[in-house]
Amino acid sequence: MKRPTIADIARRAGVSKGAVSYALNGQPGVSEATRRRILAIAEEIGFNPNSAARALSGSMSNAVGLALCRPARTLGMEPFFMELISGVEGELAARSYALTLQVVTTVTDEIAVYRRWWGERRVDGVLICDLRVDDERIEVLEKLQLPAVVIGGPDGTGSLGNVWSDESAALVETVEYLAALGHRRIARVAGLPELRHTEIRSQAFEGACRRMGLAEATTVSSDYSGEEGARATRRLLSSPERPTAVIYDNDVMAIAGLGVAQEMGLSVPAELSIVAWDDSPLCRLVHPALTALSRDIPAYGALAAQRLLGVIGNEPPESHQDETARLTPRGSTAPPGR
Amino acid sequence: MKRPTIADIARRAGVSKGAVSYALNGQPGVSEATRRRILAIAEEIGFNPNSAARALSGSMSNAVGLALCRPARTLGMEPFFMELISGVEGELAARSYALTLQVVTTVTDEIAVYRRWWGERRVDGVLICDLRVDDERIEVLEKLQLPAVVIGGPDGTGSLGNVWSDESAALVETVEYLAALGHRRIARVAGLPELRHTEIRSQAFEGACRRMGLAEATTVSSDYSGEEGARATRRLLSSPERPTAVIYDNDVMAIAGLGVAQEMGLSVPAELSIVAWDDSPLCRLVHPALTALSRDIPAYGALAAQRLLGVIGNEPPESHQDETARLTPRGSTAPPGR
DNA sequence: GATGCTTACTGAACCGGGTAAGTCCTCATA
DNA sequence: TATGAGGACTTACCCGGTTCAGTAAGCATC
Repeated sequence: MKRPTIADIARRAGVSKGAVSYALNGQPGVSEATRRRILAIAEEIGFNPNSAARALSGSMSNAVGLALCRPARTLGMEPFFMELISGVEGELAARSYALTLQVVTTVTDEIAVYRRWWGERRVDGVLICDLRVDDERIEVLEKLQLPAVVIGGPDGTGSLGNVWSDESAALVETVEYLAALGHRRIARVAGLPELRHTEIRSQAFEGACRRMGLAEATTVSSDYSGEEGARATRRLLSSPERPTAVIYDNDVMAIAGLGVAQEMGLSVPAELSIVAWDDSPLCRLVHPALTALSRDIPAYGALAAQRLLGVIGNEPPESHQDETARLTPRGSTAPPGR
Repeated sequence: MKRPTIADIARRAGVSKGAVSYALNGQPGVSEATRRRILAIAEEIGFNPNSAARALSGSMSNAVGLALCRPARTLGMEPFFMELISGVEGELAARSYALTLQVVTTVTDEIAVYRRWWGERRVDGVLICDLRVDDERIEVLEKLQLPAVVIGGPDGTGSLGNVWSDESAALVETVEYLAALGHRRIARVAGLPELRHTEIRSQAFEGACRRMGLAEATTVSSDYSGEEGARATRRLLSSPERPTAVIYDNDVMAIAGLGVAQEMGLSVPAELSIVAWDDSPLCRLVHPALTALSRDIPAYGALAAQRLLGVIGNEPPESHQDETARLTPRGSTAPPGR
């Protein structure tokens, strides 16, 4: 099946290629009558402009890149990314932009992907996930002048635009809530320490515990996987002075933690309170349902995509704050027993 | 920062554009010495061929499309798709193919996306998920002659290649296992009835129950979401002759079912056995860990991608059988109580 | 030394759009 | 009636690769 081109339309309409191009793009240079005729023909024969030809002359690919740097194992588990992607995608589809996805395993590979995309002009811009503490990616992208928006921040994003959420405030709210319930020994199972938002949360956590006069804030590092979350939980619950409440940096680890508590015969929430960061539907499915820090992740992704399209359209990069996660109390938190 | 082109290389090497093209693509027509000189220059200035230009002349975009037709809500939850994507991606990245992703909400939209991709030549081929009972997509893709591989089957895929797994055998094995444990009333919470694999499983389920002389096989339809899984479970467990074992068509619904059982005060596995289809790490995290039908989903995706690249490379379409899901018994299945 | 055959290139067309510059009309105005 | 302005197009070239049809040089053969 031969794909129609503007030359085909031009022939049928009895005009030149140039006229067809003007007509299709809403440019001046053709009469209203001709424009309508051309549009009707295009519609009739099901014309779609060849994206390669358009990219070649217009130097825009109408595609946006997303490189995810996580092992396939944890990637599959985390509802976060899939929700983020669906939000990003919704925004892009509305402007008929495509999303190009690549899964990588190291930051070095990720940077290589950006360089390649840039060289190939395969994408007009990229979204950066998982902002790191000293993030080499920022400088590379600045140097390449590849439009980019960082999902994270607000600091450490260089001259790039970003969207962020106040993680610090959300964590403080959580600690205050647990303290108000009467908890004195609160622990936290954190995500990858090299990620900037882990650091932000850790500082907020320690600060809040200190201010509230709680026992020293125990933070255990992990990698967001259920296995690691379970292991960290076992360690915490086996210590002589075991915590009465644990905050998990994602929902998967929180669910794993709940499983461990049940396996160790601790009743939740009577003997252990659990709070999950990121509230996927999973949190509502387990029993008891998990108290969680909820926010609209598809909307977060949509905002990022929107900002990226802005930067691609030469708007100045901005730092855009998204809503702060709301603490949604459910059955997994209660005053500590005894 | 100006991107280097083959013209830049040609100038520096003192040869024509054509010679550079031959050299870079390993074509005959240049001497070994010249080829090496050209490759060295390309390497030095960090040359990447413009993908649009290449697509325009070579009529290959080096991209593969995947349109996912699920509401964003359930998409985020299902580890299946993310694992599938990471497998697909791994295979594509190895041949430096890009993956273009689009999330749609209806089959009509999905078909429109294929037509657009085809018209725009944005992708060289597509992967089709969630094969339906009377699947309009098949005919459209055959007519467009857009290379495609169906993930599912083995029937109903028309002339398109496909990869599939013997769902029937896996389900029969599960029913036999539960029957051997002593269960007589087994129910099933199924996925969307319009999907072909749901139908296959339903037939296999009824057949197996009949052959084993079990009580009539109750199947409740659902949509793979946790909410629906929970609702279906409540209904099943509230019936006077409640089942002693339930098979769920995905892991999310199984976890929801476990939550409902706990909420209704039924102990798992003593009073209710649970089996999950698709064994994401989630199944191991909850307590008790769920007996599940496991298979390597990234490998399944990789196989599909590999077959698609084959079809794109003009190999004849094949029907390729992947491994059958293995029943992995864990703590959620046991002989029925009493 | 004319003929043929390789080898190693060059030049130009081509893919399918976008767009600046030029042409031809028509109509209003001096 | 000449002049100018604007509208409606056409022409021609550009983007950056690929590829086909030359072409010139080198070598062997008779």
